[in-house]
Amino acid sequence: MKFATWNVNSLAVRLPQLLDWLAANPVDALVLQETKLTDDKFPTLEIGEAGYRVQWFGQKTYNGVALLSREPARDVVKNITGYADEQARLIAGTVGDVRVIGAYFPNGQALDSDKFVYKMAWLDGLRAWLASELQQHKQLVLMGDFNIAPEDRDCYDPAAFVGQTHTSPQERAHFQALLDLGLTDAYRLFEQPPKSYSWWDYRMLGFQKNKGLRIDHILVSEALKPRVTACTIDRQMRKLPKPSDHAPVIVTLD
DNA sequence: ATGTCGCGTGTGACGCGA
Repeated sequence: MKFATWNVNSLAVRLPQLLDWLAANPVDALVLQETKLTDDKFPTLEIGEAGYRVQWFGQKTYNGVALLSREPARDVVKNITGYADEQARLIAGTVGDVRVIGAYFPNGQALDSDKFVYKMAWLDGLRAWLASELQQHKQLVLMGDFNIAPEDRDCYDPAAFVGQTHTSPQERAHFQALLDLGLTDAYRLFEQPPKSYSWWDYRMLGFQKNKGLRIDHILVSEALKPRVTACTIDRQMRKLPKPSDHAPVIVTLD
C-alpha cells in the first residue's frame, strides 16, 4: 500500500506533471495542496481517466486541497470540524481501512504577523479535532505541507532561520504535540540521506544549491507504524520543467 | 537579502502570497 502527498502550487499548471507522476507512481491515495482552483474548475475528468476517484475542496486564488484514491473515499470531511476557517486547507476521507487526512498548514509569514496568530490557532484546532479522529480511526495517516521544519536537520541553515517562521520553537512545539497524540514521522523511521528536503525556494537557485526545508510530512498512527516499510521524497519532480517548489513524499506500507 | 513563480486584475504591468 502506498500513500503520498504533494503541494502542486497550482493544479491548473501542474496537471500534466500530476498525470505523468500517477502513471509512474501508482498509489492508493494521494493528497494535493495548493490546487488554487475553485471547485467548478477542478479537473475531475482527467483524474478519473487516470484511474482515480477524487474529492476536492478549493477556493479562488489560494489554498485548495484534494484527495485522490483508487477506491472511493468514505466519510469525507472538508476543513477541521470545530474550527471555523474561511480558507480551504484540509480534506479527509476513509480509504480502505485507513483514515487519510491531507492538509495545507498555514505558512505564518512572520512571527509577529496576524498570519502567525492564525497559524497557531489553526494548529490548536487541528490537534483537538485530530484527537477525536484518532479515537475513531486507529489506522490514520496525516499528510501534507505542514510548513514546519521539525528539527534543525530539516533546514539548510538553521541559524539563518532564527526569528523566522517554519523553525520557531512555537511551531516545533505544535509539531511535537501532534506526535504526542500517537503519531510518528514516517520519514524518520528510516536512515535517510543527509540534507533531505521537500521544498526549495524558486529564487536564488534554491534547488540547485539544495537550500531547502523538509516541511512536507507523513505522520502515521501507532497502528500503522509497524506496517511502514519505506518513506521517500521524490526529488526528481523538482528537476522537471515548470516544477512545483515542493517535491512529493511517498510512504509504503505492507 | 530576495534575483521566482502563480494568481487576479484596468489584458498587461503590478501587488500579493509563498
